[in-house]
Amino acid sequence: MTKSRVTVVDIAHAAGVSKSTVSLVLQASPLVNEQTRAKVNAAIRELGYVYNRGAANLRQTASSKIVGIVVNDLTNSFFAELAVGMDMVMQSAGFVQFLANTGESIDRQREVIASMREHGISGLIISPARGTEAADFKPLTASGVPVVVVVRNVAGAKVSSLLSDNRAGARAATEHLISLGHRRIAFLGGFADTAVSGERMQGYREALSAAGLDADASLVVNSAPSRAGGVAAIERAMLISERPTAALCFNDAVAFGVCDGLRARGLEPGRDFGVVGFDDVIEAQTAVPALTTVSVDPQGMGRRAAQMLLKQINSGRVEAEATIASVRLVVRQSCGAKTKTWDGGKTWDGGTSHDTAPGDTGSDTVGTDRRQHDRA
Amino acid sequence: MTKSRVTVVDIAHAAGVSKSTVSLVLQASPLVNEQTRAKVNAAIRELGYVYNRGAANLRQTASSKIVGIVVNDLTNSFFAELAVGMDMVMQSAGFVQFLANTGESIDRQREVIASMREHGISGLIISPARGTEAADFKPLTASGVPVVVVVRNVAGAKVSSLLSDNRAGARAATEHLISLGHRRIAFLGGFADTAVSGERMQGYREALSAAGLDADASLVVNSAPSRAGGVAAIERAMLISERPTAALCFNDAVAFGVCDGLRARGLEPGRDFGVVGFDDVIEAQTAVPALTTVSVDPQGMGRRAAQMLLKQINSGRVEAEATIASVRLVVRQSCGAKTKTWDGGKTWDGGTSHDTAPGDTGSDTVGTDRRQHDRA
DNA sequence: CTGTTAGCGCATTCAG
DNA sequence: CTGAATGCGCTAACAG
Repeated sequence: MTKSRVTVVDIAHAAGVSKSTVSLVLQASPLVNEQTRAKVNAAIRELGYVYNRGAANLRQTASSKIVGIVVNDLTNSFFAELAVGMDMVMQSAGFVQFLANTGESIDRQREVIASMREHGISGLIISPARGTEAADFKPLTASGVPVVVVVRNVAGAKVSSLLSDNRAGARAATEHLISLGHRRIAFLGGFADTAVSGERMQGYREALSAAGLDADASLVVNSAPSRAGGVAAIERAMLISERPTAALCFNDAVAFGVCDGLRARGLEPGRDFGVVGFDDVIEAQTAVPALTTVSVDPQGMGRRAAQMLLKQINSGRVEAEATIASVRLVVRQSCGAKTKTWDGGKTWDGGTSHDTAPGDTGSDTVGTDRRQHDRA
Repeated sequence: MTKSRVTVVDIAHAAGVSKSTVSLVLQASPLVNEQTRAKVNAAIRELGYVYNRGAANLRQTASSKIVGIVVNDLTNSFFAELAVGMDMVMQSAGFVQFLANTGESIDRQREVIASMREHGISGLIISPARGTEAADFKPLTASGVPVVVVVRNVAGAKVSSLLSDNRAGARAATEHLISLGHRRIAFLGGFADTAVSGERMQGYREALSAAGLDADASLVVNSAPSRAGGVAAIERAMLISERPTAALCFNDAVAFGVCDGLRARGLEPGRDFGVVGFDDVIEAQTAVPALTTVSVDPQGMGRRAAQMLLKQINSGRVEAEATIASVRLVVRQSCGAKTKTWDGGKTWDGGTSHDTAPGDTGSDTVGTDRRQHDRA
């Protein structure tokens, strides 16, 4: 049953024309007679012809319409949302994407990048595994393949990057807790050795010192950026001699875990203990008034990254521009006191507009979109 | 800077041999002199040569080492886990995967399948969008491309499928709630028109009638299979004249929403109201004793589906075998009474072993793995 | 063991 | 408007 592939010559033969005529029909060229076109199309349908992009891409002028997407942890909803955002714009641009999950393994990452290269991707978006170095992208960029790095910065890499304003977000969130009267605010979850964690911690410390509070090191509790990690972190935090009354969580997974842990002790998050989570994917998943969050809008970020990449692919020019996306502080009623007002609905350039639920949710965009151009 | 691609002839020239010798080296053929091999490899490294799979696949005997993966909602953690499982085995088998998210859009699905076909995928795994018909796979299977359908069955399609035992799982879960003394048990979430929902509902009804309880239609509350949907569902369920005391939730997202809704009314899930969720991804994400769940182990299912596909690709024979994967009922302490014991750690064939947290969690495998062979 | 030759399916001149 | 010729990078026969 394995039919041998039907090719242009087959349908050319069936339609009684030559292969190049068929080729012209395939590209919707106006240079071909209407009748002929109809005959050719009929033959195509009849024989079940499928265009072979592999062959087409072989021609030197062709660009592959394939991009690579590499993600460090698809299990984390944040990155899944990110991938969905990318998928959206890639699909509408007629691209298809290789997606690979590295699970933080730098070896896997190297393998998949190599593999994608062999398959002729014309661009790459990557949320790099921990420990990724600038050299890892060198082969790509050297052969003119644009690369966009998202979420985590890679020092010294001459590639475009799209990061979120972690420092400003953490600072705003911490200030929010302070404004509610909290004085002992913990920072829970994440590992100290990552850049993202470092930036968020910095914003947290800035807010504390600006308010004249001293940053007690014991208030910082590292843990895995997962729900289980959040449980562990809040449990350790509750053992601190002078207990915190609120926490900034590295992650929304951590925030969920913290809520679990609080409830296990009979405390209601938001009412008895202030909780703010980062990396908001909750917003999209639930209408429940829950935690206050610092939303980086992963899906929007994905769309934006994809657009950055497409721009470079289409222009044929690879850039190395770092852009820092602003984040939004989304305050929900459960955190008690205050409701900030929504700033008017900022949307990503070219993206679809982002709905914000009206009513008891308000948000503030914090940080500014800024770009810094590096040149070789 | 856009260097023109370096090809086999270039390195053949540099190494002072012919292209076919280079080709032999690339395939690690033993037919080539050790010295020559070294020279060739040196030239490869030197000139930064990258293998061009597009060209290689052009040869008629070649198989592309590319598979397609189509998912209906990557935003749902269940499907993200599923994709991760597939990714694992595909990567280790040296395949790269096109991943596309359809978001339940059947048009998008058609587009991406067509696109993948043009790119020469040698197999497809798909969790079909609602409304997918057997005819949608016809072009693939007709050209000898194996297809594995997961999660949702597509009636009449001559493809392999891997489904979970929804009926048995729902029945076991319901029986569990009954054994805890519940008499009014609601079925919350999901849409009545989907096959998956229908199967789960059937199991639910079976358990009720086996226990001599009548299946009050008002106890079934449909809603979106999301967290927000769960909130809505429990709110409607609480308006029923004779209130339920427990619920079987279509989804774990729904289950989470139900918990949100219960807490909003001051009820603690598990203690004041029995909650069982389906589609367990929670297990992997948290160590918190939470709901009782019916776990279909999405990641393991993904691995298994990938193995099924690879088998067909490698054997060159496309099959149409339906296999129903058994599910596990995971009972956690918070559901109150009873703790069942773990059956010994069933693992998927060839998969890595699945850790089960010891301690306060027990589980039972329900349903049996069964296969039914369809032949054309 | 190594070199020669001939396509794979398609797009692109260049002539009719 | 259409047909014949050429090459993309690689592999598979077949000779040396």
